[in-house]
Amino acid sequence: MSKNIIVIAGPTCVGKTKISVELAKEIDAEIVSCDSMQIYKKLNIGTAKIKESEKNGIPHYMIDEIEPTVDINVKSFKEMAHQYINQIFNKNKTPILVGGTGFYLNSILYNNEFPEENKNDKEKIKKELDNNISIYGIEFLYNELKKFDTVSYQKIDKNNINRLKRAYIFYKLHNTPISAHNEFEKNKEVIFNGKYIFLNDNRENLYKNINNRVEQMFNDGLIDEIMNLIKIGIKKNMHSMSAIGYKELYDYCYNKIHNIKNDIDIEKIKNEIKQHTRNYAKRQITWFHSKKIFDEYNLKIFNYDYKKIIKKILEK
RNA sequence: GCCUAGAUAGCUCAGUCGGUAGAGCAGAGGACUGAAAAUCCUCGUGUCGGUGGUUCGAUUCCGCCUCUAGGCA
Repeated sequence: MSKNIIVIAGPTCVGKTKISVELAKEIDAEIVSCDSMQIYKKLNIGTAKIKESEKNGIPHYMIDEIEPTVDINVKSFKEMAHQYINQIFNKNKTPILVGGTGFYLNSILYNNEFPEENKNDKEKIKKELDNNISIYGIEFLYNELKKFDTVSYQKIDKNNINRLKRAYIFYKLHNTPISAHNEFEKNKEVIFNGKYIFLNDNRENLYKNINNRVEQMFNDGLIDEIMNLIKIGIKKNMHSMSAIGYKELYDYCYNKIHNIKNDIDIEKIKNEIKQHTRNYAKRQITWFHSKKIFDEYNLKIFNYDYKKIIKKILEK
């Protein structure tokens, strides 16, 4: 059995959803989403999640899979996605992977391994590290890392505390430098045959679409959606609330529920959300540009004609 | 009409005791392997509102003009 897939990647708001459904209809395929936020139930408007009516009967996986109280991560995302992909293969259908979370998508395509980590051990190490940093300063982290992982120490920027901490914790957990692990994973080959499409658009047009979409989200009731999430106990520090649109509006909605006077200007928040979404799209484009397996399709070259794009994807 | 404060990078503003200027944000490019919608790195020449004067030299001091905001009539 030939295991062919099609991947539709690209920045937020470029039109992946629409093209993927049309494509799936054309070849009787099923869709596996690759989006770190659409996997959460109840986060609909702000994540621009596909509506039931838009699915056109095409099965979609990795959407609405987990509660917003549960924090997702690459390892479990990848494992879950692989299960669905195999299920689709078993039906002799083609999986279409659609999404903009490059890191997750990559781990699926290359089957990157993430060794088991005990949550308690991890918490303990993290706590000790933070404690040592508060006593000895950030130099503690630098000096320790330099001792057991010189490569990471040199490669990771000194201001990128998150990544430095992860390198430290990784070594403490596995007794091997993360740089060696990364090097090994980086040299892997893609595990699927298929077509890898990176949908892109002219920057100006993409940004215009993003601004319009954010306006639409507010009209569709984004504020009510977030107020409902807070009412059912979703906390600010949960992973799902780090999504763009949600993190900017959280305090505003919290105040509204508890009748606390809002001195926050809603127009200002709206502009912030537009801004953050544009910045995010930019980072996504950088990610996919650096991945050479993708063929870049600029929508403008196709005159925004989805039929032409699908035809091109299928003929190659 | 008068008084006061402004006018400097796309935006908000700092600064130059006179030797043609710099931050944040935006924008562009990049990194990324268990927070990834996250985290981080690199990139700043602009008639310093216009005009005249003082000066070797003015964006900086002085005069006038234009515009903006606030106040007084």
